[in-house]
Amino acid sequence: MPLRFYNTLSSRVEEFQPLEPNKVRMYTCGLTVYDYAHIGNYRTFIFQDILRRHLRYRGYEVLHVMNLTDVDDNTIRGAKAAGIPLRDFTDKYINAFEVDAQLLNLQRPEIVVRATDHVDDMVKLIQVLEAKGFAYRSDGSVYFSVRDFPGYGKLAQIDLSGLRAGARVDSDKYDKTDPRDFVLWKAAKEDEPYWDSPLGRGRPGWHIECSVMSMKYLGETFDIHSGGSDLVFPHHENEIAQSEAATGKPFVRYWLHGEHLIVNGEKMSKSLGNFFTLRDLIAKGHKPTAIRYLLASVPFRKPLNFTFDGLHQAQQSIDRLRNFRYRLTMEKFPAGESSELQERARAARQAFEDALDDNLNTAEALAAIFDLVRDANTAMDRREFHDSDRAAFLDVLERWDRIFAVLEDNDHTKLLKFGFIATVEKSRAADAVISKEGGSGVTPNGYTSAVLTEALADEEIEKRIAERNAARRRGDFASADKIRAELLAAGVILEDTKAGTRWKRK
RNA sequence: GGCGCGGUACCCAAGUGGUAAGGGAGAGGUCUGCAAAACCUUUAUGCGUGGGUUCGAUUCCCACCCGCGCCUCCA
Repeated sequence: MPLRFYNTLSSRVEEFQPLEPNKVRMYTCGLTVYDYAHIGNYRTFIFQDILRRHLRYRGYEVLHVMNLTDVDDNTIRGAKAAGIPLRDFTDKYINAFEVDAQLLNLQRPEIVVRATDHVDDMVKLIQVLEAKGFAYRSDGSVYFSVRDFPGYGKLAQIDLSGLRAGARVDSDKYDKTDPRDFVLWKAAKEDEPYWDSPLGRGRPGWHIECSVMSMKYLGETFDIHSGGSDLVFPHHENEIAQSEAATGKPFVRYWLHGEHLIVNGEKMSKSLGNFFTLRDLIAKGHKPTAIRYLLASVPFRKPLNFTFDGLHQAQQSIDRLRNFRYRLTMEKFPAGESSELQERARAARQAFEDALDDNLNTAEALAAIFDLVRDANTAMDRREFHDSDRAAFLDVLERWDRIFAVLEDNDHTKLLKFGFIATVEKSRAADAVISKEGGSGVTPNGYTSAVLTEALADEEIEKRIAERNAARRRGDFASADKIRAELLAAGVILEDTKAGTRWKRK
């Protein structure tokens, strides 16, 4: 089945055909780096990650550019409040974002760009717009003249006249001749960062950066542009206006917009204050892969209501998949193979691939893999699963996980690596550092101590399991059960299988 | 007010003009020293409400109700 996506520009699902065969150029709107990202932001990034992973799975070479907005009102305000240079301030949140991205298994885009590294390019594009009569100056700023760009509103399907009566108009104090116009270059203000340019001393408006950086790396017309649905208007509408006015060519062929994460019936957002950051959830004991699973499990065009119950359900689902993979890998099966099961594996692969081809229907792709899990487990219990069936099933799982990326149980390792948790000894050492710093609560890794929890080291766990198994062999089940209970209390779950005792962290 | 999205079982959620995927949770059973995991059985005559089209609608059309988003910085 052909790959197809819902394109905001046409309001319908369209077959996907890149400009250049086998190659996809895509741009995604990243973060404004003035604070830790919340999981609503990550819902969109995970959708985009699944998009790029599926494109690659389908054999496309993907050239993916993501921007980071590191100059705007919020970043300027934050840097000022912190009393540090803008660049230092935004660096902090870019670093935090990169840690989060690794925890969530987000593939790094081929190109990640910062707005402040492209100011010269933005100035040049604004000059082109001026030369072509799409821009005008006012009070040291430069504006885009919407009335001069036919087709404005085609993405958001905004009726221009609707913007007048009763509409809340831009509260910005800059002077525009038409309320619909938007700023390309903002005149420098007292006490704010600025760039000297032929346009005067100032800084770029928000929308221009995405036009400039996307076209610089992807060309004047490229395949996919995506972001959260809140960016449709005005951000992406304005990008189209700027880019197409400057080049006279179509800007983007497929616009993909992700729906929002909802909390208690409302959009999760900074301004409403109803948000969780990734580290908030980690501090509550939740695992990044469970968060990834939850955020990936609902197709991107549907609002997703975030609840802790949902997060728990996600963890349970991952555990089921991992338990299956463990069994598939470790259990002994009779020699030979079953053509029926081989066919079953083939069908499951087909089903999940078709689901993703269909506008990234992740819910259906999940159903496909769970169907397979149940059927395979049933066959195993009936002794109908054979040794040579193993590879086919592992192959389907591995392929499925190239997209979902949740099967690897490496949360613990990563959380240790980034200092969110520590082994008992290291945790005490970190506490000592924190108290020496006068209770600032920041570890050498830069994370607050509230996030640190203690964990048993692997060797300690294995030692206790050996003790328990010795007790079991003696028939001393009381001692064995005591050890199991103690480990459970420390967050370690034991399972006795035919292949020996297996353990995993809760 | 304009534009858009959505209302499916206890919870999350897919889906189709022909009689409701999947996950979680609950109940009963099998297996196990006991657990855990796994398996089996079971939980929507029903898909917001009312009309209409049709042999047949949850799926198409109309109206209405409810929730949310965007229209202002925002993933």
